[in-house]
Amino acid sequence: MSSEIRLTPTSYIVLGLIEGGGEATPYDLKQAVAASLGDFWSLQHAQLYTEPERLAGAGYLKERREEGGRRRRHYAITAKGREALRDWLAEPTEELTELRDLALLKVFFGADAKAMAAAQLPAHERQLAAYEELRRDFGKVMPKGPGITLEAGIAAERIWIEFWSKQSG
Amino acid sequence: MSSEIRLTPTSYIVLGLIEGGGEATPYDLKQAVAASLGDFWSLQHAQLYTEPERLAGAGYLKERREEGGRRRRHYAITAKGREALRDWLAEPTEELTELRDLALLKVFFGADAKAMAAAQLPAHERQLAAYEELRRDFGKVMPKGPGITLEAGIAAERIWIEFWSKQSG
DNA sequence: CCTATCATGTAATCCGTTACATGATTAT
DNA sequence: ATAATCATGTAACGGATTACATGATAGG
Repeated sequence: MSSEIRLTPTSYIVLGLIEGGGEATPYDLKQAVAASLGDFWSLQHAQLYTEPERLAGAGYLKERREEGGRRRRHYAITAKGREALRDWLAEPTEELTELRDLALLKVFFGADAKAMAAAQLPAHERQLAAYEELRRDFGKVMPKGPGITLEAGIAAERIWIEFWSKQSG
Repeated sequence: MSSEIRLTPTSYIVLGLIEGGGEATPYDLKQAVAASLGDFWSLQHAQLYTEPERLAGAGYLKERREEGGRRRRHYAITAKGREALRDWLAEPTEELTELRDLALLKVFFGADAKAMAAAQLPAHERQLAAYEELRRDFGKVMPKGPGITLEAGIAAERIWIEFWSKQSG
């Protein structure tokens, strides 16, 4: 039983959200993702059904299924899950972000940088505005981790705006 | 025949490299990736065997197999491939980079930002140094697209260094 | 000559995406 | 009531990673 599985970033996202918020259904997770890390690390909703199942199968979560009505699945973290999450969090990583940016890739292969900038600039400006609004509205009450991440997102968006501005000039 | 396939970024990387460099073997592609876009968009070498095959099956490349010896596969781009690449390059994208950064994800869930900074800073500094060396050595002879991409990489690394420096203070 | 490394390739697995589908709830 | 939207789930497919494996070449 409890076939061993590899834990991916998706796994830790699920573990982290459940550890933080307590028992959750896939839909709860979907909401949580949308409300928190969704802009910088997106997930398909189907993953939030299959991943908890996988984790439960391997003993990192335990599943409770509603008796009547919708028979929704509720997942809670186990000791094993908590431990895995803790270990992962304690391990600093040297891994760097890769710049997997479609627009950049196109420019690399010769796409017109000015045209690309025209499409990218407004998109990045919208994203920056969204982040800044988040900070204005919730900055004070935001937990530390998400707050730091938000600052990173803002810094990154500023760079992209500066970069694409240069290309469009 | 020529079953229709979906073209992914990987597909366009292969098409782009072959269009730029002429006929190539998977190993040539591997070398080309390592020498050019490898730091900002990495690929498994196995993909450079399966992806050209996929593309050839759908008519975007044509395969020529050596008769004797190693029977290596050589791929050349077809008119269909050229057209697909051209169309893709001509289409600006609004899609934003996602910040899929493991270190940030860990911080989001509460990892110690200072410890993470200690691991990330040197890694980013190495990467920045590598980019700057590239620019110093090849900046003058680099094609436009890669040159622009390199500037983006440098700008991004600077931001990350600044960001993680703040966290370690 | 032997060994290490480079070069080349295949197979299996699995995660992630896409597509499909239906049950509840709210609004009109 | 009906339509629309929200909520919940499953199935199938495919691309990407991992692991395995062997052929050439160069260095000692």
